[in-house]
Amino acid sequence: MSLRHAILVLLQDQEASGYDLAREFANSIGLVWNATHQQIYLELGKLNEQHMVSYRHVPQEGKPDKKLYQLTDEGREELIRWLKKPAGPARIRDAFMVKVAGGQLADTQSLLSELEQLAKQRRERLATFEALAKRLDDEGLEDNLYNYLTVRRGILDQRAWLQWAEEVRRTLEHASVGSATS
Amino acid sequence: MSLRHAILVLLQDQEASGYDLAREFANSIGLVWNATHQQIYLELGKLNEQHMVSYRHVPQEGKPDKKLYQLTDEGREELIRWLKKPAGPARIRDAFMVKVAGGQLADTQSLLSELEQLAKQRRERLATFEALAKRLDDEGLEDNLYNYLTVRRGILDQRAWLQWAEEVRRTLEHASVGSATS
DNA sequence: AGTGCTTATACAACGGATTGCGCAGCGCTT
DNA sequence: AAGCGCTGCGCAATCCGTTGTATAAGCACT
Repeated sequence: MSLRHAILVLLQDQEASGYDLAREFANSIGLVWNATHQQIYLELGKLNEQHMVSYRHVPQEGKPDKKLYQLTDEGREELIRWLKKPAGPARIRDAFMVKVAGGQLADTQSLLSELEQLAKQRRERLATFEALAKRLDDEGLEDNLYNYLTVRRGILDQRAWLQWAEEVRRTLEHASVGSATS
Repeated sequence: MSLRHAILVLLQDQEASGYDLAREFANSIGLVWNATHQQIYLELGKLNEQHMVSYRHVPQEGKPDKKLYQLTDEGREELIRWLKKPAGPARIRDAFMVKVAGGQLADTQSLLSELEQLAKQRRERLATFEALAKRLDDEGLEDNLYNYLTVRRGILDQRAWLQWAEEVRRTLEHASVGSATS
């Protein structure tokens, strides 16, 4: 129940529109907590009603107007309160891993091609994160410490996944060669 | 929407009761897809109505009776159909990571102690998985290939997390020493 | 004797999350 | 000129998931 807190964390650094937040959820924070735009707009509405955030209306030309949200003092206090409580357990829903576990009934070739496709995404993400980590490092870690640590988590996660993917690729290719010759 | 498929995958190997499945979700598969017993019993009921699984009633002494579920042909076909479709994106909800991202407002000491607590759990899991991987290896990988690969994922994931935790610990301890002396 | 854990299943209520739909205009490609 | 994609916001229905409660018996501990 803490999409709200993820939003508050993002607004801590800078004011942002719902659309901005949706994009951030698609990238960085999305690795750790994902949400769609509907969810975000709804939650921003609730947070506003509860005076955790406030917004100013920004008219734009050529684009639809937007609402730039920022944390209120009350929002910051709520965030601090939440940070003190122990975090709930992490929940994951990784359909691809379920497919691997059920791999006996699957077609090895299509599993491998899906693996390769996911690996490509992970490699791209890894490159993005490494560039970002470097930028944060250059700017001075003191000011960006927690962002940096979050990005580091992303990097190590991508690397571990890619290493595993390589193992899987080797294993399944050998296995399919083996069964083809037997 | 594929708790159902995770259940079908588990029933592929052996018949099991709802309780058995709940335990498996708490261990192995839980890393990849989590579910509580209420969810599982409900889903088993639906799967039974749709003739994807069947069960036989097993009376027990000293314990409540149980229902041992197994895959039907229809269930197996449904699983194969699902395995052919590309998997949906993985979803995660990791509240602790959100806390790290918002770490500026948090108390460093309590963050570190929570980190240490989580690290302990991960170390235990790592040991369990490594023992399991060894056992599967000894039994012969051919028969356990997909289980083995799933467990390998678990191992690499734990290691990556622990490595990150070590980085965080060092960084935050230095930072707090640094700020204490400034 | 009371407390709490384990095995085993299940319903009900609520709140969170996903999916589908809708509006609106700009800019780019085909 | 039509179609697609991006920026931007939002409602409604339904589905998924969590939490609470219930039952029932044995075992271990205090």
